[in-house]
Amino acid sequence: MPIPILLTVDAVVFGYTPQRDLHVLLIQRGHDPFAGHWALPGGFVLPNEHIEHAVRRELKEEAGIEPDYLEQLYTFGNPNRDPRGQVVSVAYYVLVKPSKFTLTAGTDATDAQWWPIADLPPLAFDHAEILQVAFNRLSAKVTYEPIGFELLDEKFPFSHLEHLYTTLLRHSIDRRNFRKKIMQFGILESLNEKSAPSGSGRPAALFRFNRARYFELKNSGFALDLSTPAVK
Amino acid sequence: MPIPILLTVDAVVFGYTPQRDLHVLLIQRGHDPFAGHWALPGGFVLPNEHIEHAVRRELKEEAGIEPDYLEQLYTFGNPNRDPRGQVVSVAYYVLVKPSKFTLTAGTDATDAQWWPIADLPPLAFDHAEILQVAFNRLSAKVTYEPIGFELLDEKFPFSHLEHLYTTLLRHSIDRRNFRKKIMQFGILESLNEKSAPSGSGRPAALFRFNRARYFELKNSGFALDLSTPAVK
DNA sequence: GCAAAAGTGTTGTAACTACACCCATGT
DNA sequence: ACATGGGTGTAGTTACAACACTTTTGC
Repeated sequence: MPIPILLTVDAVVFGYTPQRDLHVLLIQRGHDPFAGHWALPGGFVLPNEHIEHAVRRELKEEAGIEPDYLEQLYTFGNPNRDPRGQVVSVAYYVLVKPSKFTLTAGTDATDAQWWPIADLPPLAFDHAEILQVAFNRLSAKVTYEPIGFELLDEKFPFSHLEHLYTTLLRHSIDRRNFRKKIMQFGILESLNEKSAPSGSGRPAALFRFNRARYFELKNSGFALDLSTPAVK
Repeated sequence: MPIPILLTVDAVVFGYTPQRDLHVLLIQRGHDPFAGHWALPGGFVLPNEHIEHAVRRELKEEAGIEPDYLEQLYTFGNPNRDPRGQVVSVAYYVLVKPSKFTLTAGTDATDAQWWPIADLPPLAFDHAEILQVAFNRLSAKVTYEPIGFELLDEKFPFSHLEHLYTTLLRHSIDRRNFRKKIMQFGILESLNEKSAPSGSGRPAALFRFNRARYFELKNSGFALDLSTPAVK
């Protein structure tokens, strides 16, 4: 005797802003429960809607975002996670280049904003836990798949990549060795452009991720390894 | 306006039988849809039931199995995956030592049986896809976490471990190098016992997985790597 | 004594870590 | 000229891959 259950989706959207820090997209809830609290974007799955479609729809509605990279994270089924009763939520994690979008608050939300991962407000429901799981997954995955590039602009200086990895791996790395390793794979295309000078310092060369080259490598059985030891 | 949706769980239960092959537990369905077809064990989530609890309950009911190792795999939400209408399913994968259980067919099932992974019957719903995802996940995970031991008996000869990895990695491996690698970690405790002679050949020494030692290693920041190159 | 499975060491090579100084630009 | 961030090479060490013969048992 099947009993229908309320099903939602939630998205942990990561963005890496030019100021060089990892951010998460949060929306401020307009209604109860948790009215006024910050929460992950998400909402109920519609009848006959594919769950992945539901996430994309909610992201567009609530924040005006259409992600390139989106992947299922985990399904949270603790019967007490929502004060309204049993609500099971399928969580996704999403990587975007923030420069591609202007955030727009949707109808259900009073606001949509990027929050630095190191300084988050209290979150509604079990969203702090979901975010933690997402961050851990991202940190782990970035060492064996080149998904970090989904967070950077199309063209980026090497230092952005390095700083991103520093943040995700939670330790500093040796610049020379890291660069050598990535260059060896040949998955970075070096452009004949320099970044605009930002304040002072030498302008950096710009690179682009060579997706085609990466898939070649991958299909020929090559395993990427972007982990790097902590520098003392 | 939330609409309730039917929610099920499905389990991909892997077992490694003494005959030395990787098997999956399937049940033969007693009712429509797909009456008579083989399917993954599973069923509907009850009101206010935690989803993980639902899997354990179904496994016990349908096959008499109480697993040690159980982990969420992926949530399948294609609206056409069930002919009865929209049914979202949270899939788990489960590792058991088959020698610990006697299979018992439950009330909904006409039969419960181990099937060799290399020779499966046609499956109900999208269960073939689920099984494929589970197998891929298991194959990947076995290289960086020692979950393979959950499939072996408490005491096992080295050759069982080696054969298991051969099956999961889908290529043969160098026995000497593999053994060296695993022995280096010190996660195998060598017992002063020999396996009973099975037919002909030299009797093998028995080992036990040293869980405590593994957690020590892990907590001191050590990353296991049990991948091994294919032998030419 | 032969078939079948278990057990074991060495050597060359490739990959990694550690490490510090010069360069280009803005102010 | 100085502050800021960008860019680069080498040497010692370690870890891995490749490889084949001997041992113990049953029949």
